[in-house]
Amino acid sequence: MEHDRWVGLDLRHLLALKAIADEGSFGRAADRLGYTQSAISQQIASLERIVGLRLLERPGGPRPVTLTEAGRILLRHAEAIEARLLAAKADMAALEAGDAGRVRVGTFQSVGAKIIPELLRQFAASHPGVEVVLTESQDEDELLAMVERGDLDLTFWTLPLVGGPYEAVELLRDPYVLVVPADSPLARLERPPTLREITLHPLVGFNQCRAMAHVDRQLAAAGRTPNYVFRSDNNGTVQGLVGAGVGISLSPRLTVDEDDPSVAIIDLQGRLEPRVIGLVWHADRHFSPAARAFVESAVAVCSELAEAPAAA
Amino acid sequence: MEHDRWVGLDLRHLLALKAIADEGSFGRAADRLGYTQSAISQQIASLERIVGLRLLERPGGPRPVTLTEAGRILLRHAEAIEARLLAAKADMAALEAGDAGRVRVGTFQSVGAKIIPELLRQFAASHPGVEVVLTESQDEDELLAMVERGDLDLTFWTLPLVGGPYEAVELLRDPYVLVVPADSPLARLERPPTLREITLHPLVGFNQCRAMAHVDRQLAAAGRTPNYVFRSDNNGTVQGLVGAGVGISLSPRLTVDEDDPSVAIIDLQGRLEPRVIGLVWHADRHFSPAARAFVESAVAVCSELAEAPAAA
DNA sequence: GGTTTCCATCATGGAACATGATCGTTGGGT
DNA sequence: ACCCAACGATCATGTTCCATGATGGAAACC
Repeated sequence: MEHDRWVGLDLRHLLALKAIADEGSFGRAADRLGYTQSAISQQIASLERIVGLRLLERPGGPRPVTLTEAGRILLRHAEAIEARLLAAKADMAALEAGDAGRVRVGTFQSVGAKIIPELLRQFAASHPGVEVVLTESQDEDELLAMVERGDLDLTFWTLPLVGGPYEAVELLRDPYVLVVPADSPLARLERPPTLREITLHPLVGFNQCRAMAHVDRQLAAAGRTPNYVFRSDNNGTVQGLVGAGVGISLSPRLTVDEDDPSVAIIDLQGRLEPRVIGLVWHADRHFSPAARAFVESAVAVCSELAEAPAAA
Repeated sequence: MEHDRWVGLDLRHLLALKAIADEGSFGRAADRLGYTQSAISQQIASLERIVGLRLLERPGGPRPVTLTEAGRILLRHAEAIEARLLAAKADMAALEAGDAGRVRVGTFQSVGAKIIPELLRQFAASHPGVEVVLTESQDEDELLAMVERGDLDLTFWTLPLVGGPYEAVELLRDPYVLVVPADSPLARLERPPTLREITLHPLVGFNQCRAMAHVDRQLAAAGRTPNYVFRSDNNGTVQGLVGAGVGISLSPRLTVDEDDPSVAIIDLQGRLEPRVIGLVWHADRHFSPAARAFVESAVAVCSELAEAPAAA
């Protein structure tokens, strides 16, 4: 391959293109990047000279700059390169911080209660040199954003995966159960109640939680509109409210306390699709041995959990 | 995100890292890239200053330079970025050449005979503005290399796909048939002959062809060693040799001339896995509307072909 | 037609870079 | 033990490239 003009290409060129595409103006792009308008103008001129094609359409006057066909195509590559560069930066930062023996993992409440303790116990025993840093959040999307930024190496996640530069592994399927007051007539049925029977009762649920959205989506698809009388972010609160007779609750099995005598737990036997819990990581980032080991441990622990789902 | 020292990163830095990793020496890397050793040394120093980590282990003396852990990780990102950059370059070159209405497609003989004519006819009729440039090669790997370099937009390919930055779509499954002389006793059997019965006869086959390798692999897996008495690159030659009684042939159905009275064609009815023909393209490159249309036409034509496989 | 909002262009000062020479280090050959 | 070859780091230097600030020209809005 010839040593052509492409070696003169600079990252600033690509960042400038992206900034202009976002802002629609050389001047605003310059402000955002901390350059002068003249500098941006020259950078783009240089970039166009390198690729040999006009990348931006300057209509003149106060009208916004638009991308040409070539500009759009190049911009997609530029964004991919920038993303890869950010991944590299995150990897270097992790290495600089001495992360060879550290895994930063994102969790959320319903996974924290049952999976994490056993997983950490086994992982610590089998990998004593690895430090695990947990970050718990109410908002799964925030966890994913942290993975994207490189602030986390892994995060638990309710599958399926949304689009993005991610890879995932499925850990376990967690079926939904119906939690009712211990003296509820629903608890004495021979068969699991139908969705219709369930939605006739007032419901207690969670806030802003992907598992709950999953339930609501399925109810809506079945033509049922749930009647929520209370929402909380805390599993114990939800279960306490059910025990107190405020309502009933559709909860993932892993989130319920099966030893609570004030409630009865009813297997829905497939009336609702189970939620699928997995681990997600950034596809472009370096997969450290410590992270790999953590994923393997998680898979092992969860397959144990799945085989003995209702251990007292 | 802060405007940190990473904006000073230059592609030459990454290319230098890659060159050193390949060559094991600053000096040879400098030669390859057309710089002086001093320049390379300073580039690496600058790169290490940017990332804040030592990337190369210099043992001193004539021993080769090796990558550190950080260097290895960064190198993988650098290679991904370089690959993406090459894809961008290919896209720009294609655009510069006025490829908006052009598709460059790689083919090989066995696909050229039956699929291509009907496909081109239909495609030309439905997309009159698009020019199709065909490149035929005996060697499928060469076609794939051309896709990788950006010399082709699409290529036919015998699936499964090997590793690499490719995407593919399956077009059709082409079963193998046994081609025997018209007066062969094999042609009078009630059932298709077994692999054992086949390999007792001398075989005529193709040279360096993935479809043939596919057959040999399956025969080997079944513990049969084929006895090739002749190989040719030309379908007509192979079939002519069979007709002349030189041997029998295992050929994909699409490659045989069913009107040849000197041979009989025997359906193997699943004794061999069919070869799968698909279209492959570069995952990172821009997918032009013309290329997309070509893929769609190919899928349509091939599904017609699959439904009427033995049209006289 | 004046005004505003753009981008392109120009000359200039400064930073970054490649060069060529030199030095320190290491390992192998004699 | 010695010398030599191979190698990377460093230094001073000349050049190239880039960002700056000011100016000019084009298009739309009032």
